[in-house]
Amino acid sequence: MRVTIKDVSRVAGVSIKTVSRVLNNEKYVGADKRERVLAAVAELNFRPSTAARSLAGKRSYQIALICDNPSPYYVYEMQSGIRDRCEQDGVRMIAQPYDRDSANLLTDVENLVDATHVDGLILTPPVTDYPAVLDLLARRRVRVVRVSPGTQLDLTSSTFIDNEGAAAMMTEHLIGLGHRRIGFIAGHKSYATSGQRMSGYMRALQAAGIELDLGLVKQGSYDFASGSVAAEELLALDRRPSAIFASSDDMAAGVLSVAHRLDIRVPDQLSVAGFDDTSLASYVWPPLTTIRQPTRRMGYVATELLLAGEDAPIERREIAFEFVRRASTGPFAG
Amino acid sequence: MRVTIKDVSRVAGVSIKTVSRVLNNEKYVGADKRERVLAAVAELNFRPSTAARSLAGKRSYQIALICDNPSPYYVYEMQSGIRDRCEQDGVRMIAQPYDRDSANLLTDVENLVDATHVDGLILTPPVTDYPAVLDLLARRRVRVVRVSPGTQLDLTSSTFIDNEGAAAMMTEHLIGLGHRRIGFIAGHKSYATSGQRMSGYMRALQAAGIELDLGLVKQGSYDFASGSVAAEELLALDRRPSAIFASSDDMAAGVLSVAHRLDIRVPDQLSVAGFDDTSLASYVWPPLTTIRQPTRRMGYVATELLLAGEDAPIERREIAFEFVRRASTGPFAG
DNA sequence: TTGTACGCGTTATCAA
DNA sequence: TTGATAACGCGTACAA
Repeated sequence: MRVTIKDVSRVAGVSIKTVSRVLNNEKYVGADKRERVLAAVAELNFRPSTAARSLAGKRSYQIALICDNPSPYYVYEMQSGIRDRCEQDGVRMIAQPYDRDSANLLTDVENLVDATHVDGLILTPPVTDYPAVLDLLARRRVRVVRVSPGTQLDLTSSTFIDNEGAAAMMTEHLIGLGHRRIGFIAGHKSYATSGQRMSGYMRALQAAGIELDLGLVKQGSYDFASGSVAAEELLALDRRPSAIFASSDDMAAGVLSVAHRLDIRVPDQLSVAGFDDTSLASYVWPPLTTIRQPTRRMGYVATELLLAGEDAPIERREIAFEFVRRASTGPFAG
Repeated sequence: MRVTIKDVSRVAGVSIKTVSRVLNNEKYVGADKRERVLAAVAELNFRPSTAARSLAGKRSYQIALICDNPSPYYVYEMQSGIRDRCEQDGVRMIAQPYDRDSANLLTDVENLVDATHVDGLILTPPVTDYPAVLDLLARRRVRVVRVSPGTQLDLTSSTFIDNEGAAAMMTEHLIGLGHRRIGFIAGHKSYATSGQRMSGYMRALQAAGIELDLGLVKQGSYDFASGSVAAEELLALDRRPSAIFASSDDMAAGVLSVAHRLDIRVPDQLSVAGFDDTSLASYVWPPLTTIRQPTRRMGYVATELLLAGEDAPIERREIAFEFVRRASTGPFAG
């Protein structure tokens, strides 16, 4: 048999409503009664039914993560951050799968919202910028916090890192080592972060008076395989780059493996830099300089913003990234 | 405003109960009425409230995954498999974090069960074998399916691979290549799979008449770092092994990186074999022979068993693993 | 500061 | 084969 508020109220010798008040930390409860209620709750091991709460009240104590990032590390870190924060508030996380290209995406999200009454949603790239989804959620007045959005920045609260600044810093670093021909591998097209990172690369080149050579820029898609392919092309050039900056560490790993196969020594003959620093790659190849994206923290803060409540102001929270230089990164290194 | 069954019933011109019947695929509904209800549901875009359903009925349409595996790949694959199957039944997955060593684990799980009314739980190692948790869930009559259990196999339904057989096969493979001194790196102590894999290693040695040398067996904990440490020790031996079999691919990656640093060529001077085949390692180092554990499928099938319902018989479902030989694995290779 | 009565949206019971 | 009506366990509105 399930223990209900009724049972608690009987044991504590107070009304149902008083128990409810204690549970929800409302004002106007006598210290003595509060005491008795708490004791009864502990004694009976009472835990309120989420279903009943969300049916009767305004909150469901559930939030959902809409995430279809192809990188397991990213997903794992994001979920971990979210759950860390959820735990503090006794909220549960529903992990909602979706198919990036699914025609059902809208239906799925609407389904989720209606069926679960979630208190809010966290969106990650690339869905974080899908206009149709944003529209839908705005219409339905669902609280949303977005991670790394690229458009409509003032629409909802969000967390982000300065992708452009970080990429510029990395590029400057490479330039500082003496590199002039720096290859760049862009991320997945549908991620706003890809463009931001590439902007940083271009900005730094320009600031250093280095002409942008589009032959040194390749399209990738954030994963190992695309990094390998891009590296093949870059390293087969007549005048091959002396450094390659990949927009993700998985792609950087691809670069390193190709370099290894071609007997190009890293970092002596080729500097390699990456972004994200979450996968095994960084352990495996120490001579890889990366920008570490604090994915877990982004999830944590996003959750915090989400749980802040209905009328909390829209806030854009920037999370600090970390520049991780594990070893010398090139032939020009001091 | 939320669309309710009431609205549907009004539009369809039938009673609330009839709508409910159609929704739940119950018998005794006239074809014409069913038709009208379905039309009304589509027209109004009606989606039943999970909260109300779980409050009134016996099902909550939610299951939870209790998972604290340190490998992001494992977690990701497991979740993906579960969600794939959930989607078919319109069920949601709650991803429940837990701290392996937490004193609160029991409380957390009980909390989850009481608060969410989940229809069932999926347990992965190491919690899949925690007696206290199993006891609790049995007492509470919660439906449970376990992944890779090591004890009390008949207590609940479960999915598993033949870890012992796979490890034996891999060891035989190495022996077949001519190796006699084969190092072994065991997995995390609290995982039953660790022992199973080690048994397979020992069985194969014995079958081949090779004496077990405990100096060649090191304790690991499934992750990259522990693999590196173990490899350091194994490769520093006076008579170092000509092959190393690591119980996970992350550990195998550690072995490979150490070998690389020590200028020991793989596979020419050292054969390396791994288990799991989920991480980046296999992409990065082709000369790594592995057992591929179909984690996603294990999650999928576990979910299927879970959703089979209250009175479904207890079933142990074995999932086939895959032997992945990417390249020659040693100096003795034909 | 406390308690009563009602409603949330669905399934279950039982009568028609 | 259908439909009233009573739960389910909690928050809300309002009265005391």
